Amino acid sequence: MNDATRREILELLRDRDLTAGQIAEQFNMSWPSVSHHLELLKRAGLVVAVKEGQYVFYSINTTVMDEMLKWLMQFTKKKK
Amino acid sequence: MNDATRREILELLRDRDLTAGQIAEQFNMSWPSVSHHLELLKRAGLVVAVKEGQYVFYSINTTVMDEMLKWLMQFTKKKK
DNA sequence: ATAATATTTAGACATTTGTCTAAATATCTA
DNA sequence: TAGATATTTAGACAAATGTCTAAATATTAT
Repeated sequence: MNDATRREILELLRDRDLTAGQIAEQFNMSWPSVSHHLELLKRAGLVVAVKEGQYVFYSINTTVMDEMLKWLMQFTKKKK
Repeated sequence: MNDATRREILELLRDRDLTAGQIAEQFNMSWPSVSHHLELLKRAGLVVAVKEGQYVFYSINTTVMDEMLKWLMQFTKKKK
């Protein structure tokens, strides 16, 4: 999530689930590179991949996002 | 912020500002390593360093934290 | 069974992290 | 000015990222 490409992927998935191809074509980058970013997001638990026929649909796992949000809130709550 | 050490540093700084040394002694790690993490946090705009005499005080920059929080909220708001 | 489509894996290579020890720099104190 | 204290810089090295091209795998359609 340090990475701009990965953040953008998450933004794309915010509205609707997408196939690997639909995601990849948004970027000016080779498909294997995008696939690699998807792999990292998957490993981090931020997205889920589901194979449907020859397509692979990706969607956001909000659970992990919510945890990050909760962690971050520690810092704003305590406005000091 | 991927890194556990850096997250822990931020948690330490949540309550009070600390010197580099006070931070470093919390970790089972060489001081230069901690210094390196502080450098990365500084570069990311997450902390601010202020030199006072021979000490360097570190504090959190909540601005960047707030931006991250705002970004993350995009995802929970739209509960789908 | 073969060809076409969708996606990932493999292998390469440069950059960034994460860690260390040793040395340098800056400040305070005697 | 010398010595002590606080912190960073330098240089090394392994692991993780970020990117590519070429090849492999899986699924669908002919």
